[in-house]
Amino acid sequence: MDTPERNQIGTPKAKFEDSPVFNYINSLSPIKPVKSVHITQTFSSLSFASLPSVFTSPHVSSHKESRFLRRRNPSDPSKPESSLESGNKVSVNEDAAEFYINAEELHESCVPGDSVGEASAEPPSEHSKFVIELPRNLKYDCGSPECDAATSCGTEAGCESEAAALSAPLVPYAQKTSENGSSDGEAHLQSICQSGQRREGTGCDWESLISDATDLLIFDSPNASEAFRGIMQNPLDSVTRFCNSLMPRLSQNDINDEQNVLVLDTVGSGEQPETEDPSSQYREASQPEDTELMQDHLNSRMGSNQIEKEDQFNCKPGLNLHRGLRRRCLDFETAGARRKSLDNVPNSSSSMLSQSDEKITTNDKQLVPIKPGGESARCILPGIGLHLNALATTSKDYKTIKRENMAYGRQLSLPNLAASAHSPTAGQGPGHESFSSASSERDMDGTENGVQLLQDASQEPAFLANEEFNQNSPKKKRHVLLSIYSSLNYYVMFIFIFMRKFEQAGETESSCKRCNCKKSKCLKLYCECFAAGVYCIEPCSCQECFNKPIHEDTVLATRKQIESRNPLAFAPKVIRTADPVPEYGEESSKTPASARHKRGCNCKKSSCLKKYCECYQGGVGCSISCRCEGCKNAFGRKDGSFVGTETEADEEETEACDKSAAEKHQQKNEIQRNEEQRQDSALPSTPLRLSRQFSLPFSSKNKPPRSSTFNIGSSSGLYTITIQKLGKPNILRPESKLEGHNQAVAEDEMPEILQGDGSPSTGIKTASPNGKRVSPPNNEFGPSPGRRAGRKLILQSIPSFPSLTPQH
DNA sequence: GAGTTTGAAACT
DNA sequence: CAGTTTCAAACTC
Repeated sequence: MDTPERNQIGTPKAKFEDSPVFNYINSLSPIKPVKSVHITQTFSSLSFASLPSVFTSPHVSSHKESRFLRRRNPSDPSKPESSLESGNKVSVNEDAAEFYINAEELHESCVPGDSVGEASAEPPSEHSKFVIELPRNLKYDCGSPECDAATSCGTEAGCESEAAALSAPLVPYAQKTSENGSSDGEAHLQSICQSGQRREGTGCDWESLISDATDLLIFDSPNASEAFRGIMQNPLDSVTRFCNSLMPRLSQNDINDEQNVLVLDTVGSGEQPETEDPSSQYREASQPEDTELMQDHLNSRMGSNQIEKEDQFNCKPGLNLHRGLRRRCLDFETAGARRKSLDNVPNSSSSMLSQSDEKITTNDKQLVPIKPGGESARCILPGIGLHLNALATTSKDYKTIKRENMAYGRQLSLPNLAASAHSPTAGQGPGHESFSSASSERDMDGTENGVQLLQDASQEPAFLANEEFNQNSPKKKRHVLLSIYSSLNYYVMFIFIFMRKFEQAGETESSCKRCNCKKSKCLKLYCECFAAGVYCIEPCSCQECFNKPIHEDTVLATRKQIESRNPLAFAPKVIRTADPVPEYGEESSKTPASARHKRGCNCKKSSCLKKYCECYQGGVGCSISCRCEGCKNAFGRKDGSFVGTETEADEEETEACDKSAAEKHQQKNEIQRNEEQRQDSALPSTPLRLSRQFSLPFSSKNKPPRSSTFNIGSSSGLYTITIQKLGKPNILRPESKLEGHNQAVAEDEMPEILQGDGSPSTGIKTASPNGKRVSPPNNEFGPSPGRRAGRKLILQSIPSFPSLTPQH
């Protein structure tokens, strides 16, 4: 699948692969960049000129106008003040835009000299300012502590620059809250700048500040606190670490488009104050992709109403590519969880959450039927959802899963976001307690998504602006430190952007399935779409297709039926493992066996050299499991000693003649099985939610286009996030909350291992509901670790069917 | 694009 | 569980 978009994605991506941020992303993202190009470019040197190419993809079409571009310059008199007047929180985009823009202005205001020239040297668009902003902040972060010592704060510009960077997050509020014009905001900012100078003039007590920050900013874990301390002391290098402490939770949200919507809508009235910018020059202008990325990222965090608005804006249904062309997958658990969330959310916030949730649902539904929008786009943004089939994992993934698990555990321990944090008055409450509360919650929970951070970043100053700055007050320190903290949102956001893009890049590699079913109604495993866990979409040429959201009930029922027959029916056919599957017997394949077909093929005539062969199709070699005849599988023959010429009869004859060998073989298998069981019990079990969160280790590049490779990812995260929002305590058994037949499936078919607490001691046994052997008999040599994982995962997915709502 | 081949899925 | 049928993808022309 050497599509142009992949090429586009792959090459520039590598430019920052060596950066800490990338490394971090790498560690987080379920998408494993497989094409690594060695380009040693640090994050600080990351030029956004490269970003467009990095993320250039058809779905990031020109129709996606930049929200930033749409933003007017704050100084633009035509800019509506609706964001203030409405009393609602402005959209993240607006905040973000102002955030960056005003940071620039702040810089100018604080540094009347050179910086102005820098900023005004060219009439950049706002997003280009943003482009500038990141390095600046990085510079600030990099230099501040040490630089202070070096320069003794003698360089005014340096200090002011720092102050500007520090104050950047404060500016938006300053502007918004100053009804008397920009003077107040400037004064406010200048005071911050001055305070910054004074701070440095008084000895640049960074250590003390950092210490205070560590104390004031209530981190949810010692790690986060430590990381924050580190980031202040060695910012650039520590950004990753700090984000590391924050990101897992963020990523869970961010991975999900749908869930992201929750955030802003929970606050506002639902009507975004943003008014359509009649001037379209921004849109028409060629936009750097970074802006699109930002927009994409932020849009994903916006309320659905904004998305709808954007749809109107585009006036091109189906071109809302970043969401609309998502191929609806059978990630039913998300819908169920979402629906469930409506019931469980407590009063105060439930209305908001529910509102947003419903918006999400509605929006999602609206977008489900994928209408003409370009096939490529469809492929670019296929189902960002849990393909129920894609449930294998590898031991390699344990790290990630473990990490996520820990993060999640922290989340669960966190208090719910208090309503005050979201309440319109929260941002304006002058009280110190209020501030502390808000900040605390932000620290503890605010990272639940970047929007919240951004939002808060723009709101925190609200407190500050209403307070008199006391130079000696701890509040000032807190303000500064919170500003610093807020500036970290930059990094978080960028990380999210990268993650999203990588995620999308991964999705492009698969999920573009199309069937041609005529008689099966796409409700049998004959249908590739159905088998892959995705709905049929337009490219399909199926007839009488029932595999569509409108027939969700039927689909689920059928699926359930099939799974009742074979719980692994929807599991990936090819299980890849990080570690080579142990070969059993000297005669086994000589080829690397990092993956095996779940059940083995049964080819008779194709010699496993054509895609008729599922092994070959899956890009894996045949194994003992296969019953193929005359195997010549290029990826690895079933039996190296029988390559090609022998027929199965020959093999059987040989085996019959070598009975002792067979017995030996069996013994080996037994030993191996036991060994694997021991290993498995030593490994952390994979909780349900985790299994849904991380994509398979499948590297789609190895797979033929039609193979059943699936991406987990976004929606899976949604599932988890929904649980978070609901505060469901038992993340391991979310299925218990499901209703109706889905629950029946869960309890009836959930293997013991999955119904338990997921403790490692549950072992590797995979039992079918009937107690029958789930795996085909050919697994006599025992499952590989990856296969075991796959079993667990697929079975865990069984109960995830939510109650359905007919799609329209 | 139509027809054939193939092997998995489904059925008995 | 084995044999048969059905089915749709893969393949060929």
